[in-house]
Amino acid sequence: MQQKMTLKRLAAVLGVHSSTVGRVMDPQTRHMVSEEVAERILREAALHGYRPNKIAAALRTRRSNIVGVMLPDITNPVFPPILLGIEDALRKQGYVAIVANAGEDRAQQRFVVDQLLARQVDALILATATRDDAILDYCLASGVTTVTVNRGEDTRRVSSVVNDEVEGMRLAVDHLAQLGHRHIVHLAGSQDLSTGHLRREGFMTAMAAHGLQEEALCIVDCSSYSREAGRLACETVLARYPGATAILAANDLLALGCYDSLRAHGLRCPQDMSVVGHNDMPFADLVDPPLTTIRIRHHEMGVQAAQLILRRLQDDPVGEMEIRLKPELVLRGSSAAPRAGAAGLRAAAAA
Amino acid sequence: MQQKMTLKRLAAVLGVHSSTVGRVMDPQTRHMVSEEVAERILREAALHGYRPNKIAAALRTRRSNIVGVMLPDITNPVFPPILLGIEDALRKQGYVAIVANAGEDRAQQRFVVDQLLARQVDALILATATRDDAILDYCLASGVTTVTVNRGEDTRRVSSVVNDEVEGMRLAVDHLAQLGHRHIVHLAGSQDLSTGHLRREGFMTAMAAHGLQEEALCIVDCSSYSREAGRLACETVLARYPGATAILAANDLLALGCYDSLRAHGLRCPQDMSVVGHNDMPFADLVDPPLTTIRIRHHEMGVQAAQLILRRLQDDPVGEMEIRLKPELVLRGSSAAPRAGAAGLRAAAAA
DNA sequence: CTGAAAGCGCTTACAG
DNA sequence: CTGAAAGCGCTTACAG
Repeated sequence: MQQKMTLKRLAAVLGVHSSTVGRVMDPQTRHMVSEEVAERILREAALHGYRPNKIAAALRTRRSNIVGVMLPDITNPVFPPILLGIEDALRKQGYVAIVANAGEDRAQQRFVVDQLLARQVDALILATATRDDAILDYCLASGVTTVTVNRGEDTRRVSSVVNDEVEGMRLAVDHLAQLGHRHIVHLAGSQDLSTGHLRREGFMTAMAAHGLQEEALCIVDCSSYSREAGRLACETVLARYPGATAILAANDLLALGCYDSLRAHGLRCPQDMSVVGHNDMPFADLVDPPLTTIRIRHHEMGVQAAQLILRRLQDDPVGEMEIRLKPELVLRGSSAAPRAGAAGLRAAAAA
Repeated sequence: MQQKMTLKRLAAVLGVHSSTVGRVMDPQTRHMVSEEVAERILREAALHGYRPNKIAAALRTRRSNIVGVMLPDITNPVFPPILLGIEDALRKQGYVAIVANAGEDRAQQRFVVDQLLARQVDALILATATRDDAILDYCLASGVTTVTVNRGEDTRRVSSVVNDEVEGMRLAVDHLAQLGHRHIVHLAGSQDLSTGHLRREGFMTAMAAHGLQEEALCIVDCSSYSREAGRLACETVLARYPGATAILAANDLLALGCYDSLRAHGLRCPQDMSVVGHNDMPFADLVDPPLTTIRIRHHEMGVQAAQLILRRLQDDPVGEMEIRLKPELVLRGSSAAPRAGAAGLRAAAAA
């Protein structure tokens, strides 16, 4: 490997000034240089495999063209498509993403944000937001453009791109009610997250719309969006609500946990209990039975979040906004009409 | 937001020289400054929320502390845990990753590598390698430290961290042979990829070890690691190898495609056909039937790849090497002893 | 122990 | 159309 090629060295080789070379390297300013000279420079640059140093440019222009993305956990299957959407949109404008998995721990998240800011990211996309998020305050105080994705926060201080959670729950409740279910239990996610909170609200609203609110609303709170939490919650459902014929989980993993619990009790899905999930994560169609769920447009969420950021960075005066994408019901095998007396039989067995 | 704090401005506020402040900000050089002064500087820095500009430092030191990671597709479930492993290891040393999904297209990959190099990444981790990879030549020519992960390449010009594919196939064939299967068909992945190639080789070796190589080896090539390719390949198996009692797929998605095909033919797994996958991707235990497969330690692969890179960057003279992690057989419900005459019945039905 | 200065590789306002 | 120069915010060899 010979000496690293730079603007200055390239200029020396060609006998022109480095600023002339610089103008040619940027398509925006190329027209300032005579075609003849530009061509000569371009040819020589290609010959040496010259690649402008974007770090130097970033220092000079104070624009890194890097967007920081903070995720709780990339192995959660909702995030890869969001990330892909973000990247697709960023790349079109010459930006790249630095991705950081920060978990749900606040101290760790703060450390990660500090790292990203020290690296001079032009903007931040947070997939970690809670309804009342101290980290967000920290980001805002630092002055970076920030957008949340997947989850929103209550005070609406920043723009967010989210799923319409209330609509998703309406679709699910409508579906179950249409099948004839009257006694539906909701497995609720963390109430600190907009997703958990709004899905719970959406459940209550939709149940009321069907006149199913009279009986005390049946809701079991889950400690996390995990299969194990779903299994435990389903145990609670079976013990506490013997009349239940359907479970509407706030998340697919919770729904899959219900499968585990039902199987352990020798109960069949959907004959003995309908189960509906939320997210339509990959392979939700391959589990047994294939999971009826609410499809969320994660890729599009990423694209929208990145576009919001890019417009802001290009001084397009976009105000704060919440972009709410419409979800879709995906009918599969885990939901069916309640069997006459299914719940009753279960209750008898439990007694 | 007040004016951005810099070393120089901080120094001016304190009435010291900026180089003194600089020395204090770096724990490595802090000892060069008197404790009293250092403390005063640290206090003032904290007061202003001063955060050293790493882009400026990177330009000066010619070390960005950024590692570029090129993936074919983050939504393929093998990559998130690899990425998590990479990030975990990098973070411990103050590095971050720029992740780029480049697909399998060579031109696109080259574009992505150019982007990463222009951003002065200190090293590159490629999860996109093919057995004969032109992009790798390109990376080497540029002089960046490069390591491949998950996939290796034939010439061994760079270090790689991979799964022991031959061993994985041995485990799978041993398992099926022990169950009594004699007629096992392998669904092979792309022979341009080390994974596809070595699993095929491993299959042949393991079959020979069981004395099952006499009959022409039964292998169906698949165009990609996808569920649809698996479905098509299974159709071929059913048509071409009526005596087959087990399918050993080079990848879990291929195995799940077999499920689709078997179901369409009214065949049961494992009673009519055993199916074994490869990867143990998330939720492989939740499909119907739960998939017997080979577990690959993806997270560890990421950690090892990053550590190799970090040692190189710290001028530890690590030579080129191939790190091969041992896989593990995960027994689940998709494999069982062949039913006496199962294949024969199928053959009769097909006739 | 502290300061003064050079320079990493660009961009860009200012001259001519 | 081209050049000369300043400066982005650090690090570090050199003085004292």
